[in-house]
Amino acid sequence: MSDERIYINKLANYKNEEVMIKGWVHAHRNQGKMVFLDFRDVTGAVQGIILPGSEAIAIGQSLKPEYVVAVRGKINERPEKQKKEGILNGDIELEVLAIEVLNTVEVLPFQIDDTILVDESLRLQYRYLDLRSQRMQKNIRNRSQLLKFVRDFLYQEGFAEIETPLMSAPTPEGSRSFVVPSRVWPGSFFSLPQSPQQYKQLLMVAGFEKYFQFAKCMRDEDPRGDRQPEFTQLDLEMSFVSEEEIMALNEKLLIELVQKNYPEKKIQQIPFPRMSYQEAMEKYGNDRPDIREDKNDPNLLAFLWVTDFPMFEKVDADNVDEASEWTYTHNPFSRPRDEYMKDFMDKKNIGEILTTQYDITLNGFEIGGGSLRNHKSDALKNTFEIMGYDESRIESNFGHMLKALEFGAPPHGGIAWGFDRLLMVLENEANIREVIPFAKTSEGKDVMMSAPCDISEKQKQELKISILKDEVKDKS
RNA sequence: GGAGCGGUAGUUCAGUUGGUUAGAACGCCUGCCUGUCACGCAGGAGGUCGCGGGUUCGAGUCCCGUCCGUUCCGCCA
Repeated sequence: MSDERIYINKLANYKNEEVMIKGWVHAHRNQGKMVFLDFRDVTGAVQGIILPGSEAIAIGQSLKPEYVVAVRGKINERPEKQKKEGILNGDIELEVLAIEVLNTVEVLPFQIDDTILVDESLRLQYRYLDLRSQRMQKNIRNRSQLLKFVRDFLYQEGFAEIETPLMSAPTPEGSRSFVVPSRVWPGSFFSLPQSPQQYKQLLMVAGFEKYFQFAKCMRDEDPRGDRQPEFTQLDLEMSFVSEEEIMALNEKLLIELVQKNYPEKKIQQIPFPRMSYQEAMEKYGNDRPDIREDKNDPNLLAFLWVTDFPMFEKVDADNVDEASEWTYTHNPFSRPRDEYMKDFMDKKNIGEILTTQYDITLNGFEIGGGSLRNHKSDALKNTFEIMGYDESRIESNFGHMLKALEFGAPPHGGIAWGFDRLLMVLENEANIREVIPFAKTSEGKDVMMSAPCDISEKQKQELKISILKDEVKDKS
């Protein structure tokens, strides 16, 4: 026989032959004179049997779950009474001839079966074990499959996948950003992106016309069950398009994604229904209504477009820092709907102006949102003026964008999906951490790597950073 | 920043009105077991009751503080 390793899901092709498998001990049933061992690799599991009198009996008895082994054995048909229908290798078993232990196991911090029941900080601390569980394997593999599906679809549609920087300048708008101190420029900081918004618009100015990216985004806000400080967006942007064209493309992608990858699921309504922001707020009290007809059906998916958002809203009275009574509702780069463009430019009836913003919701979760953008410099500048920014603030914060729009920027628009959140709903998980390989806790910590953490004095000196000791949390 | 819930064996949990030596299941260790498949059976080891302080003759249990986890609000182009 050869020493070539055979994957467990291919063993049925080797009946009455000797093979070598490699993987983990999944279960161990010691009968005394004979031993049953379930072996598992990335492709599946198979039952091994060590027959009475076998030379492998002693080592077989000493194995424990999660030992890593290389096993030589012969593939036999199972005795008729022992055959199991409908499961991989249910009709065969591996007659173990020799076992090499490649690694052993200490007492595990938890058993690798229903890890959903285990305390979550333990699961996150030993994520590499948690990920061995069947449920997490399924979630992360399906995640991988969806990444590929979306990529294939968008490449087919003529999109270019383009990466944008993680180290950039802070956007003074929107969510709080994580910052990275610069060593070369002490006292200066990079900012991690809350979204690639500006870069993707600049790619439209650059003439790429159809861009997408699976973009890591970071927001320094308190996490929630459906929110992590670091997450993945499917970010896309297109030039020379209407709202309808962007929505149609995304709708097609979502429908195919569900039908090809989750055939057991049913989409409640195709084409996806639409609802105005006003109707959503009046009927459901929020802007991401759950319109499922049967909320107990785990396979029912109710997509809904929410549109007709107001472009501006009044600033909270207690937010004394604001220069104006108005702020944008979603995105300062959004373009108003055509029929409001005149009022917008005239700064009239500001509260009445509706934007081109469209959100896609699923079963009560906002899984994406986008808009057409103001592609003319004076229009974008007008947004900041309505928000009460003075000339120098506009210039210093957004001068580069206003400038870019002066050099032949095409009309453009796009959307970004909360990829993790979409996956959470598709996998029927109650929590976004269940679909993120290495998630952070609800206090935003990585308990496996112990991050964030202190850095060395040398590093602080290089960065010219000193810590205000009184402000540091006592972690004793 | 605020509110709720939780923290007891490796894990998941129980623990009565504050009262003797803190229990169960799974896991772990030892032994037995020739068709098991969540194998079974018998025995055993394993505890800073998150941490600190207080009340009390006596605290897992009551009080204060703190740390950690989680959910929600605030926050989240």
